[in-house]
Amino acid sequence: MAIATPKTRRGETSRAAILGAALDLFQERGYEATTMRAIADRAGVSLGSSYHYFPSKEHLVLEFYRHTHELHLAAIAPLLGREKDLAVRLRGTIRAVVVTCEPFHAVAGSIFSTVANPASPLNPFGGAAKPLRDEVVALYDEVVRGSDARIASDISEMLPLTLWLYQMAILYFWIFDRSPGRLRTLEVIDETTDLIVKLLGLANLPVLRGSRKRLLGLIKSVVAST
Amino acid sequence: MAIATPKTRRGETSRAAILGAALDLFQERGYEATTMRAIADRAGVSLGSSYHYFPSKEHLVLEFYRHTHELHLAAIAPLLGREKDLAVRLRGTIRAVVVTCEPFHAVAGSIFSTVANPASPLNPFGGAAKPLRDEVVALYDEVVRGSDARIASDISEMLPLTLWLYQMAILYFWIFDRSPGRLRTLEVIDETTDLIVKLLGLANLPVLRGSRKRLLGLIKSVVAST
DNA sequence: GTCTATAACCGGATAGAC
DNA sequence: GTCTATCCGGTTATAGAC
Repeated sequence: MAIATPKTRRGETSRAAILGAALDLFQERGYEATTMRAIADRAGVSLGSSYHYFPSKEHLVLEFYRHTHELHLAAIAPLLGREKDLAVRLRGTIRAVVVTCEPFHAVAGSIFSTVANPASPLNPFGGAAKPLRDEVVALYDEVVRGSDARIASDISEMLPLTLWLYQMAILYFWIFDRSPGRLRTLEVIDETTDLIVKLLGLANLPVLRGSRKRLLGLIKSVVAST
Repeated sequence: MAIATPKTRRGETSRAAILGAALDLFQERGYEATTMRAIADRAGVSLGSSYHYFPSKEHLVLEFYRHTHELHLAAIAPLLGREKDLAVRLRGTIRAVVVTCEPFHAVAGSIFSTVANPASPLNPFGGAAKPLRDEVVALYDEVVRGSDARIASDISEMLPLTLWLYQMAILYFWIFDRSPGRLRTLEVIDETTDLIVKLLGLANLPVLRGSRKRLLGLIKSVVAST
């Protein structure tokens, strides 16, 4: 049920044409309004051929995600290379997510819902999405580790995964955001990243020790059970 | 685009038959495997008639939600009448949610995804779902207000809505839970409700004042923008 | 005006010939 | 690897029945 890898030169061309047509049409018309027939049409292949390369319409979305992830990586590389302050790194990284995804804002809603379905092969918590999920988590690991913030090991162990979750929450908010220039989302990002870094600093307070331990244990056990 | 209200005795019967058939079939076969044709069949009406009462398959889900909400209310009424401790009230209420929904566990995944779509008329943040959402939020208001916990007004103002969100998060976790008797979810509930109450107690600490204020402001502004 | 039914449309997915 | 033909199910159009 995975995405087929073409074996021939001709196959490579077809596959690329289908994917390209899909990405274009998703942006032009949205996910639901884009029919598999229209994708095949624009790619210059038959409907059946599209299904030879992509087992379902949803699988085209996974490629769509990978596409935006790569744009995102490219966008933040300079920042991560130069900046050491955690709050700035985090804010820049999350801001870049929504900026990168902006051209796909109209599509994002229906895609999100498709993907939120636990039965979907593309569910972010599921197996098919694991490679991409691991890449994103690794990115947040770099965001934290490349900073000059000193974070206790029990926290830093769970932090990248938690930040990945946080990124998804921001994206869900962004989907609903109808404000001009998506300013509301940017404000929320600034406020939350700042708050997160502040709370990381407070986590060492003796009064919070107990809650911190329990929260980390909880996150760990939740992650383990999926 | 709302759900039609029958005007005649006969219409009332048909509507009830369709809804009953749908609820049964959702439980027996799941949401996706239940076809509108099968629902109409079991209800003893034609396909066209079903659409006279429910504009779409999704709208049957809204009724499904209302159904479980009423079961939930009935289940916790005794507890809320007798108990004063906030942690116990909250734990009992959330536990009752997953216990009530247990018969629908298999269905819940696909339903959740349908409903997560911001374009869906049933999106919990959207207009069509508002009446039911308000009822659930009101329930959490009662959970808090009926307790002997003394909570600052800036917090208690946002708390019911936040607990509604928390309930949704628990439900999403529960959907993935494959443990016997759904024990994992119950453990997570016990741990999180306890943690929430503990943190509410800590919120008065001077060191946390700033973060508390910012967090509340954030929640309020997020809520206002939807 | 309210309800019911039949027939058709549309788009995702599949079968199977070449 | 590519195609055509077909299935299947949500939805709609519309004509008639109470």
